[in-house]
Amino acid sequence: MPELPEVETTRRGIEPHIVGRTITAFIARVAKLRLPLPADLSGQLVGQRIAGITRRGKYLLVRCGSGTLIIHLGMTGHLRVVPADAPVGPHDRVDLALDNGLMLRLTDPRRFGTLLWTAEEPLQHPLLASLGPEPLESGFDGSSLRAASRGRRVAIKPFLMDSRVVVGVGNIYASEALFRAGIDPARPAGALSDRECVALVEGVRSVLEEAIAQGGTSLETFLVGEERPGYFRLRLAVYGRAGEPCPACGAAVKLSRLGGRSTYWCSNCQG
DNA sequence: ACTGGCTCCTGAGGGC
DNA sequence: TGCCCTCAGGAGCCAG
Repeated sequence: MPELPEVETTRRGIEPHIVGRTITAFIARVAKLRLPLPADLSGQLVGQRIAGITRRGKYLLVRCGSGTLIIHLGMTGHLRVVPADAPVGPHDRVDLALDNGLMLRLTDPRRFGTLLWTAEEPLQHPLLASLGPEPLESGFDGSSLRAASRGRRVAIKPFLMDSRVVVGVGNIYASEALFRAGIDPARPAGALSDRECVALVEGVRSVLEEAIAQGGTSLETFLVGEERPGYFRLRLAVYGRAGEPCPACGAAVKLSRLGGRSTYWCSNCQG
């Protein structure tokens, strides 16, 4: 489910409901997600006041008084704010009860999500320390992408999805960004010209910004008592549209595999 | 240092 | 209806 826009939309959605609240209970219904849950997470969290929630790549950082809860949603995780007496579904894995009668609930069918606790600076955590630049910040630009890709023979699409290169670009938006930039996803990363690197950065930025502006492409509501948010889904140009006409030229959208992941592209527009 | 492949887990959908 | 296969928006880890 989540790529960067969905994670950011989740952050914005839950922020007003949890910041400033005190954690009154921690309930885990599984012993592990992708990794074992930290030992005594309940002891760490209960009684803590939530000072803020920030994002680094696809990681959410829930800042508490004595440490930080780090949350990654994996492929199928989502976070919502629900009433304290909300019924428990089969994939509801973790609840953080708050002192305002609400709970922050992690639902994750495939359990590919991750929960970590650190008392240190979370950006120094081993899983976060080597992350690349944020795609919407100034550290990600044509020249940095150019420099990172020199000598690399791996295809540009899996390269773009490598979180050491740039964070937050998953399988959907990698295909979409390459389409916007007019670049064949199978091209070796090191073969991109300066101009193509600039175009690809712009493709990544524009598609992520549009997706964030529309509230993510696949988000369910976080708001208590509210049904679905009224956003429009971002129209995806090529992802999931194999065989359909390319929105730019009308040729059939192609489907191939790169790095084991489905890749959608237009062989006419993307050279 | 790179690269490709495997892995965690559950559910949906297609073919027979 | 049931069984088996493939695939699914992530990403850490490990051989070669």
